[in-house]
Amino acid sequence: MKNTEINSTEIARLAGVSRSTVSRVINNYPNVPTKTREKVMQVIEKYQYVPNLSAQIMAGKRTRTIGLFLKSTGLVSNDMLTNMLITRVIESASLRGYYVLTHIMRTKTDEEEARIVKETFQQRRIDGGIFIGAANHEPLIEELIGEGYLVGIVDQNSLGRTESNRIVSNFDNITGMRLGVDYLVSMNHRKIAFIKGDPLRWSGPEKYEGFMQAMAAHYLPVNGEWIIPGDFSEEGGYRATKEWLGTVSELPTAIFSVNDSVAFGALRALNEAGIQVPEQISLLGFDDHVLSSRINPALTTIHVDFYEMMENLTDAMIQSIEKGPQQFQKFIAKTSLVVRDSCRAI
Amino acid sequence: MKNTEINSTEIARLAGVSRSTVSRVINNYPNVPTKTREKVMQVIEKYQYVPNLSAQIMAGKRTRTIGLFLKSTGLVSNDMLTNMLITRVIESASLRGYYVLTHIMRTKTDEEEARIVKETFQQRRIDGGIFIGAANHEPLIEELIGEGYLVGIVDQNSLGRTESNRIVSNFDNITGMRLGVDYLVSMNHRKIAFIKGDPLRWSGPEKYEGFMQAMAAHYLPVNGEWIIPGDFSEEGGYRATKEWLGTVSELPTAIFSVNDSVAFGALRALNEAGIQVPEQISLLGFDDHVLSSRINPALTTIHVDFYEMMENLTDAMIQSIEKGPQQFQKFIAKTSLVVRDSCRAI
DNA sequence: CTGAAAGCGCTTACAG
DNA sequence: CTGAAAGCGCTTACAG
Repeated sequence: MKNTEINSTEIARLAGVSRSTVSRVINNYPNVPTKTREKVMQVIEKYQYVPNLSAQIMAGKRTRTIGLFLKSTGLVSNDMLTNMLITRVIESASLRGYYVLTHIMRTKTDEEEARIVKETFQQRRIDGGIFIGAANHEPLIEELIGEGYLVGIVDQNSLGRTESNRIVSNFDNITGMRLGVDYLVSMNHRKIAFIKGDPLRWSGPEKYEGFMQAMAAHYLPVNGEWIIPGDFSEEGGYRATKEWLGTVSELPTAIFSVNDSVAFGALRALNEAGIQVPEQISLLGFDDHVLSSRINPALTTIHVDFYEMMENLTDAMIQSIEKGPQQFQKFIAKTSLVVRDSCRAI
Repeated sequence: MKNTEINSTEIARLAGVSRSTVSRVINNYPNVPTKTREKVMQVIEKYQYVPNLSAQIMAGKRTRTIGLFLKSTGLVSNDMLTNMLITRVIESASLRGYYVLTHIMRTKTDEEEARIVKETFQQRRIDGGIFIGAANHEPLIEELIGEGYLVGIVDQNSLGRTESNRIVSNFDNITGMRLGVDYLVSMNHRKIAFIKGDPLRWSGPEKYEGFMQAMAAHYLPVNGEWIIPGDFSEEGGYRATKEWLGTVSELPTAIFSVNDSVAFGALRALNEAGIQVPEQISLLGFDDHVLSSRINPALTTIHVDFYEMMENLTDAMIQSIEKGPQQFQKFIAKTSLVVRDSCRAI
């Protein structure tokens, strides 16, 4: 790359002022007379001068950059939902003139990854960082918050942790589960199975909790045989369902899946076992994945406003960066029922 | 954010050496005796010292950061294919210890956007930049290359432009179009329509060229009525097809669509007009979009190895950054036919 | 092998 | 209102 950009000394010389004044103009200080300001601006524009960011940072300015850290075991680029979340953050930030520095935590050992992430904060590359896919109360994140860095997290239980540099953005799992169970019950289902999610991620246990509450609200028994352990992946949903089908003594009339990816896997396992959805069993998802309307049968599911969720988080982070630490902030994105073709009344 | 990180002066003091020596250790200079190196490393590790990146950049180091610039009119987060390309770059870069600074060019006027992008280079935030979705020979990009910045571009005709700081990654449109036409011809189609793409993007005209060549190779006439103008979007494909259906005097037996998104739109328009695919007309796409295997009928298409395409580009860029300007580099990702259910023999 | 010093390009109290 | 100067935290010739 070239190395011959013009600097503030040169601008100062050309405008016949000091570097101090150039800096005051650049940073929009009030105590510069219009005439001086215009004189300097003309030179700046003529030479298309742009201050060196590193020098500005060294002198104490912000980076106008947000870090985005993805925790993922598999190939992230294959995961449409995560791709969308990433792009959504970038889009929100770009709209506000912020850059996003993205890093995928997948290459190294946990310890080394943690070091790399911490470095990004320590090197002052970023004004704050957003984490997607992290475990609930992940030690690295708690450490960063403890050290005063500004951190945004998705899908975390924040009970009792209300530091001003912690921003949490969740979705309403309890209401979502309630909507789903209510809907199934309204279709006369009472025998309802639940495929659980990753127990380490907050929405895993919370959705389970929501399911239990909703079932209790309808005075419906929960059959232990119908609580299926799982993770959040399509492959996991397939394996869990296949194994479960081999052992279960009586089938439920409906399955509520912790998310849509798992439901896709479950659907495949059910199809392979010759069980028709929704004729023989109803299947309900959670997320409203982009594929859910496209598969056959189109998946009835709980829509999550991920768009709003990431927007809120990114916005709040930028606010905190620009206005200094605010109060602790927590957002809860809405969930709603989307009826398609995978459930039927019995 | 906190402001109390340890610096090299402090490390030097604690290790009983000068800052010069600390720097030599950090940068792995050979002329440091093992004993001194170890002594310094111990202090560095004990205090988890990480050099300030901005200071390093000011002193002439690289940023280990790649810029990623997206040109898009609509909401990028809704475009699954673009999301995948973005994440793919981030993933490749993360694997090599590089960060990716992403910016979406959508918010402002063209002029202002160009300024913001140029700033990113000028501020030395990045060691090089990758552009996705840019027009062929976009002036901003040519300007950046002219000024010596390292630029990677997707889908560009590089004829006669072989600067060492230009890296191009395309896919093989000519072969892809040839494969598609060959396939249709092998199914006895001779009346073949083509929906064209965005004329400003290189793959638009190149695919058209490939189509004409392939038709000529089979001595097939090209009916002007069956060349349909379009862009690269689903909505565009829908509108173009709908309009075309209203005016065309004789239907072809097959439609080759410039990409899969356009084919999805075309399929919708055909369905609405009561024309069955593939019974009444065959439909062939290009890209192998994630949705193509999921729609009904599953779309027969030309698979493009986007994964390889972005990987090559990102890799070559990192090579150029680390080893200095190489020769001009150009990559061409493979294309191959994927047979599904949207074409039939006649 | 190693330290003192210059230099990178800004910002911002400080003094006038 | 504005300039001279200190300071941010590194790296790297230079001299020894």
